[in-house]
Amino acid sequence: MTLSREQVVAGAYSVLQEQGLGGLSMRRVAQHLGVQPGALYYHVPSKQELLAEIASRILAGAPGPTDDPRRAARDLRSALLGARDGAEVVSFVHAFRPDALTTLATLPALFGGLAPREATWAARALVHYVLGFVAEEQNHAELVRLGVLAEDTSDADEAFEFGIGAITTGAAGPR
Amino acid sequence: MTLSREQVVAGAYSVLQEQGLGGLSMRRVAQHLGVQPGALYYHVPSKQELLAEIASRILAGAPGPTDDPRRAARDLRSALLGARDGAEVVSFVHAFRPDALTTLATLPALFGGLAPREATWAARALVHYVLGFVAEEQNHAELVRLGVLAEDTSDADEAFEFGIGAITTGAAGPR
DNA sequence: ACCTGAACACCGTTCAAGT
DNA sequence: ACCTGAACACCGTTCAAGT
Repeated sequence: MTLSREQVVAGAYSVLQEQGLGGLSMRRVAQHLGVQPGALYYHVPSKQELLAEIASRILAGAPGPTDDPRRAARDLRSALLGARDGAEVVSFVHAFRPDALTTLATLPALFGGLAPREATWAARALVHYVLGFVAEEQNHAELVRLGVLAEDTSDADEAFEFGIGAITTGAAGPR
Repeated sequence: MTLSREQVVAGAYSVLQEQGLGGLSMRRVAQHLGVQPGALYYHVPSKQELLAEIASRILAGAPGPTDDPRRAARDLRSALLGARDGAEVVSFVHAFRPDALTTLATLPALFGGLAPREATWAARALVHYVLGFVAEEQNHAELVRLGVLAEDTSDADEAFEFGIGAITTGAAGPR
């Protein structure tokens, strides 16, 4: 029953759920797996690579098959909300290794009415918005959980919808 | 010539320019000032607080006086580009202490044609876009600087303009 | 009041040595 | 091949003791 890469990733994922991104250290993953920290490096080259693996799992299957950018944005949001600090993890990986997030590369194709470079700009705007929105959303939820912020019945869904509506129609229409 | 809060912030700012956010540690700031790490805590309560101070300096005077959301977005971008890793620093502070960035709180007023809550949604979309866009822009520049990415003559200005155009007109018009 | 010295409780990563 | 033990070079923060 020797360790595998799968188990390391799974262990890291569950530490993420329990402790959040701030509590996700290689040493804690090792502890969670009952192994010494050095052992992880036999299966994974670095913490960054491990996070990239986790990020692509968070986004696995999102967006689903669709040709509607709004639906794609909603899929992305649900996927991010599915993991603790999901948006923060994906943003981090998106920053230093954008190519690891293959699922995001498909977005420009959804802006069929636009010239190619405009379609990539529209997709980037949408991704920045979704990542920023959900990061703020999850961060806020965390602060509420810690009691440092009051529970506010924010219209998160409505606010999110407003933003993707603005970006998608604004990108398509005249500016 | 005893140390002051100003000097600590200034020291941190210049470490930021020289080393980037990843190299900005309390110990390095202390070293830069020729002092022991513990001395900093007499003038600043924590690293987070220090970063908040830096972030508000990065945004100082941005956006300038204007009633055009597009112009405000451009001002924000220039201000962020004015400091190494500026977008990353401001994003970080925006996440855990949004109230420290008073300048961003004025943005909803620029969407005069909208109902109040829609104006705040529009402002949030714009901020997420600007922060995400510039963070990617600066990160990319950094990777080029390190030689890990090829120098690409990207139409950054044009791409940025496309995004703010989409968001502002999309927010104003029918969705 | 302000700073030093030294510690506490952590990090990511490497690598000889064991099995 | 896979893991341990132990180290290296770091962190942020605290706090007695000095001046």
